[in-house]
Amino acid sequence: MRLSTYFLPTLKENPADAAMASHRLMVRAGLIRPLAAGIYSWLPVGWRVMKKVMQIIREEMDAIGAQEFQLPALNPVEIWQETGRVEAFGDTLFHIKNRPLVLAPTHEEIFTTIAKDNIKSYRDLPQIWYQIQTKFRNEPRPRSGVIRGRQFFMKDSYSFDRSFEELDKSYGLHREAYKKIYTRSGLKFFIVGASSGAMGGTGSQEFMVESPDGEDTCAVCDSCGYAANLEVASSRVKPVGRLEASNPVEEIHTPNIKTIDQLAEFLKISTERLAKSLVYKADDSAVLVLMSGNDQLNEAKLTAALGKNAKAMEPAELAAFTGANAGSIGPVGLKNFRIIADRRLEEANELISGANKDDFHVAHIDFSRDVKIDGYFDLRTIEAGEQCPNCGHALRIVNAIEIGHIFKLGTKYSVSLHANYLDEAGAEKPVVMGSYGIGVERIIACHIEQNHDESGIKWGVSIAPFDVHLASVNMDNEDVVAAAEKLFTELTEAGIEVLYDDRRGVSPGFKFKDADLLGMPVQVIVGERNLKQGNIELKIRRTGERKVVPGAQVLDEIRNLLRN
RNA sequence: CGGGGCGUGGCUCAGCCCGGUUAGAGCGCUUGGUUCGGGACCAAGAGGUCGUGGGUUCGAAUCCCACCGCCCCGACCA
Repeated sequence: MRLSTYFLPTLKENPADAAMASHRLMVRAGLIRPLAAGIYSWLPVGWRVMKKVMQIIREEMDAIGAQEFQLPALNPVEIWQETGRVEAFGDTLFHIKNRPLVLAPTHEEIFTTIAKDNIKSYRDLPQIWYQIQTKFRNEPRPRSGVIRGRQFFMKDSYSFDRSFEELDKSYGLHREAYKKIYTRSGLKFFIVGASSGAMGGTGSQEFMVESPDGEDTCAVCDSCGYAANLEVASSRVKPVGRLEASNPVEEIHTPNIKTIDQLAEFLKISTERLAKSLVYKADDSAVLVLMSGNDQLNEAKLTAALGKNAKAMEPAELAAFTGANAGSIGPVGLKNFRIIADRRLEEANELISGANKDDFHVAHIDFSRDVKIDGYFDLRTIEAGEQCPNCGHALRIVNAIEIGHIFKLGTKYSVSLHANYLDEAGAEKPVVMGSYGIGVERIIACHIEQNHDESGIKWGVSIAPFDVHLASVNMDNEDVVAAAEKLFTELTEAGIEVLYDDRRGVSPGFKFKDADLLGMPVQVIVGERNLKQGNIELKIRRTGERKVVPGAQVLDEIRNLLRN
């Protein structure tokens, strides 16, 4: 490709509204242009990268026997109503104004409908279907460039199996395929156990790229490899347990005590035996959540425990429900609440909690004697430095960007959409499903996050828009032009993708800066200086290393560099 | 949706607080010339409803109100 005629607008200055390096560089290097919040146009050089990533995904999906579809982005809203996901997605789902249609944010419903209509027998199973489609989500707050957009490409695949055992197999195939996809895309990534959310399902894992700008938080053990999204991460924390003394409950006056720390200070005891009360609302029912001391409630865990989303109750509502303000709520004598507690508090005694009237607490509470707990769940948010649940090593907590999610769905969609098959015995059974997603843009953004410097992008060969950036230093020098043209032809004929900077009237420094910004793996610099000796200069973008080689060896040398 | 910031040629920004010639700079763009190994130089040019609407005023980029857009933090993120 000749740069003189290629549409590749580069920017010298950073765009004002880009915070992350990948975002800045994608705009500066002419990959994308913003159109509206969370909506981007892909320019030719960016689209080349996108197509390469998609090709890697296709090859690895095809390799596990997956079959590519292309499904509509416009979906009848009825299908989404059947699975209850119009409500589940809420405002995130885009609705078409003048037809009862929605813009699909994902495609479980449509694939399942096709399965329902066409998969009748155990002989039709298993199947793995996928597509690479534009998804639409009305994100409340798009951010980080293409990492969270309102329109984005997702590779989504779905497995259909006869049993949960076979689902495990399909799930495993995806897990291995994903590892290959990310590895081939040149990413350093890790896999974490993840939340299945309120939608059910029997297990899921996320593929993560560590980044300070990541929206997810994960616990990582550097010793045994344990890694989990904070939504599900656990650690070895001591249960609060039982003390020998078991006094009857007693109301104590605690004037103007609002926080756990104040209470601990006032009573001269550790925070651990203070059962902190948090009041939530799930649908229209009230839930009291008890945590030990300053343990932080993890709302994702709460959602998993309740099986539905819960919201912290507003102070006014709280007072109406309980007659006391936050800070004075407690489980003893509390009516009309479902009461659940964190595992650390299981069967504990000698606890102190709110008395449901301001300025009073109740002491000597025994959870197995004085309170009816509807269940103990792991509800606390773990903290950095706590012990790994597997090996006891100190856990690290890192931010990460989610680049893929694999999910054992089970029968949720097949049951609600009646996707059944007849087994060998003639019994009708729901198909067992899995769903698996990859954010295509995120692969590109993360690749840049992991491969850039002050000057620009440092593409890995596998997804670089071009293999070689060929720059003719001076287009007014006939020998230089002739040598560059010859190289352009030779390299192209050798099947190497070349971006050839043949622009006239552009100074050498300008060309070099552009080459570094654009970041092709190998730069080939044809200039008078080296050409006098019949030499060509090669620069490896990743390392900055320069080699001056005889013209006759250039092709071999480049081939060699691209192989590594 | 809550909190904060911003909106001025294509890009990055100054001017606004304290209203008053013709609204500026750098980069980019056009033309001519000189350059030619790390974002060259000289000269001459083109290009702006100062986000939109309303208000205050003799007079508004500047003050006031509303709205729209964009970014950041939070909430949210099957």
